[in-house]
Amino acid sequence: MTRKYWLMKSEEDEYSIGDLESDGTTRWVGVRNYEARNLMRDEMSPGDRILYYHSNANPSGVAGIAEVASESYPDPTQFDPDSRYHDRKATKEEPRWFLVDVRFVERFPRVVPLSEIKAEDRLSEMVLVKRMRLSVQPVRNDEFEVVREMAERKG
DNA sequence: GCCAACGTTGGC
DNA sequence: GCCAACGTTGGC
Repeated sequence: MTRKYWLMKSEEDEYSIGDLESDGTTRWVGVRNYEARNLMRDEMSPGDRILYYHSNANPSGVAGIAEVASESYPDPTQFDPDSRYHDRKATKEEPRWFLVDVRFVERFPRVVPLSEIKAEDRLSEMVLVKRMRLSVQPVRNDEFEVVREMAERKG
């Protein structure tokens, strides 16, 4: 099996890596962007590794590692009228939004801030650096390893 | 809290 | 199918 690598963003005060550590596994609810959905629905497999990124944080950056813990399935919040993620155009017969379960793997000894990622030559092609506003994105194997190394070093 | 970037919606 | 208006993301 060839493991793939991803980066997933979560607002730190919404659902942090500490929350994931407590929960062990969580449903990645609420993604409402088609490109991000397609990656979860079509490309992710259990065991794939995830850089866990804190957005809207001080500083924003990669806080640890998680892994894909399920096949994709419809996001149940799209059917729930009381949910902030409700989508009135989604039906159970034709769901619009898919997700995967995500499992905690490790918390980095320090957050690798976005500023350092932007400054690192070997990460200049990262989707995180080149594109804004994509909360689920592919990461290359070598990029994953570089970020992990940076977490072990001092800033 | 501001606001630029940019994805989505919906009128035509 | 274009594109203006709108809403959201997310750094700062």
